[in-house]
Amino acid sequence: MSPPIAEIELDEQARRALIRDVLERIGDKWSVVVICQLGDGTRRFNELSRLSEPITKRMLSATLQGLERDGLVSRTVHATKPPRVDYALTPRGASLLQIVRDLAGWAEENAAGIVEARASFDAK
Amino acid sequence: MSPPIAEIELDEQARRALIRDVLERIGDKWSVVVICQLGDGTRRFNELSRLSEPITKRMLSATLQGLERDGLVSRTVHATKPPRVDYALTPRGASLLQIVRDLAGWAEENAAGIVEARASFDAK
DNA sequence: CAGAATCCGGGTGGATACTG
DNA sequence: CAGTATCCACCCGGATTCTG
Repeated sequence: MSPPIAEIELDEQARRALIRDVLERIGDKWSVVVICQLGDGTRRFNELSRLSEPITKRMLSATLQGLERDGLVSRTVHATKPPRVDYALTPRGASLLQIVRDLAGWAEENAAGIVEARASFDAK
Repeated sequence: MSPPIAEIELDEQARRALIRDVLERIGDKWSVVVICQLGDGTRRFNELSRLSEPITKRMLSATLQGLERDGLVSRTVHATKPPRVDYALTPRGASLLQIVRDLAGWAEENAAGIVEARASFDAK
């Protein structure tokens, strides 16, 4: 017995809602940049701050917390003086790295064409 | 002669700004869903509307216009009665399809783990 | 060094109603 | 069928200031 149409569609919607929910994390303004930077290895807070310019500390902090909450990034505090905090990709974060790099690569390759397409579209 | 540091960093920032600018289109709420649907072939407006539930017509229209502006989707109007409009991926849109599918696949595979990670993170 | 707290303007996107 | 128009609540993200 197959479930009624309505039920299938509800499941489909719930599934897509979940996917969109997950993708919204990497859809925000800075996650892709930070993930790419961490793809090269462990980094400290101010190091990431410089590498990800012109991000602000507030947004870097928020981005890292979001990524940590989703289990994509690990945060390690060293009780030294001055304090030192290391960020790195978790295995799950690393599993996303290649896709994110592909995305960034695609964006770079197509940037010029897209800028041109926008200009031509806006001309009408 | 290599350019001064400041100049290199400005170029790097400009390059990243461009990439982020391009990625913001697919970072919005509905583009990934719509691109995935169009990945299966040409679709009409109301067809996309149903397939992408619970999107509203307003957001579907806005999403399609954004994708068309960037040259990722083509729009073809048939002067029939009632009117009929076909949407399809352009070659550039198709070049993005595999990455978007990878992204959606990753999101689906990791959704459960991420929900769990969030719950455990929020417990603190 | 590594953040947190506060303020706030602009834009995203939902609901609803209307149109050719 | 394929949209547009209007209104508006929400929240993202920048600037600034403060802290252990």
